[in-house]
Amino acid sequence: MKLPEQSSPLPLKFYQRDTVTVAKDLLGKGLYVKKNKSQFLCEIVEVEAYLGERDEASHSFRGMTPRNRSMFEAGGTAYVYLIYGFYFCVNVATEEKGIGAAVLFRAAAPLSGHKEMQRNRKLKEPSKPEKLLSGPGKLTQALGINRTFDGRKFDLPDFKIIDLGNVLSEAEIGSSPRIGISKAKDQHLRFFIKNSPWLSR
DNA sequence: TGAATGATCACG
DNA sequence: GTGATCATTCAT
Repeated sequence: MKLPEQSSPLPLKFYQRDTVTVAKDLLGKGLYVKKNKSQFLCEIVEVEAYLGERDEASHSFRGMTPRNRSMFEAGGTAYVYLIYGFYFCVNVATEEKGIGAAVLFRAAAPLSGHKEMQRNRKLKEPSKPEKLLSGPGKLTQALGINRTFDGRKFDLPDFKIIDLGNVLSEAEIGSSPRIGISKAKDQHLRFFIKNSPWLSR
């Protein structure tokens, strides 16, 4: 198999489609981050879709602000923000420029760089492997993703999403309301790989 | 269950 | 300027 650092990133066109479609298609894909000498690869297993200004649970609901401007960039742009003063969350903007839609990365399965991920987590006790990337804040912490990644495109040599060759059928994809969200509870916009041991919660 | 911790945004 | 809110996590 081709080394992840040599794999071509998914083209930005991939993200410039319907947000729910992109969210589901991201499951099973590889997120690759290279920082200094550290290389990380993980398989995305859980995401959430945030639909533009018609979605009352989305940061973009009230239009563009300084914080959420990356959401309105063209599909394929990273939107990173600080939550609760502690953790970062990473999204990829979807659809065309001007539409404030994005997909949040919530959980992933580590494929390489476990040791450095563990170190980045800064826990008292080492984390069980299943818990290493099992939440949006954990994922960014382990991979070293911070605000400097905001606005970056997802097709760079050291920051990209690649095809791992996984093919998921619709039956393997589960859905639920989004986590930590009080609004729009009736909409199932969280998507995940059923029975994956790597999910949040 | 609650504490930690800070940016953001709506309001005036 | 102020204050409520927040797409979370860990340890109690």
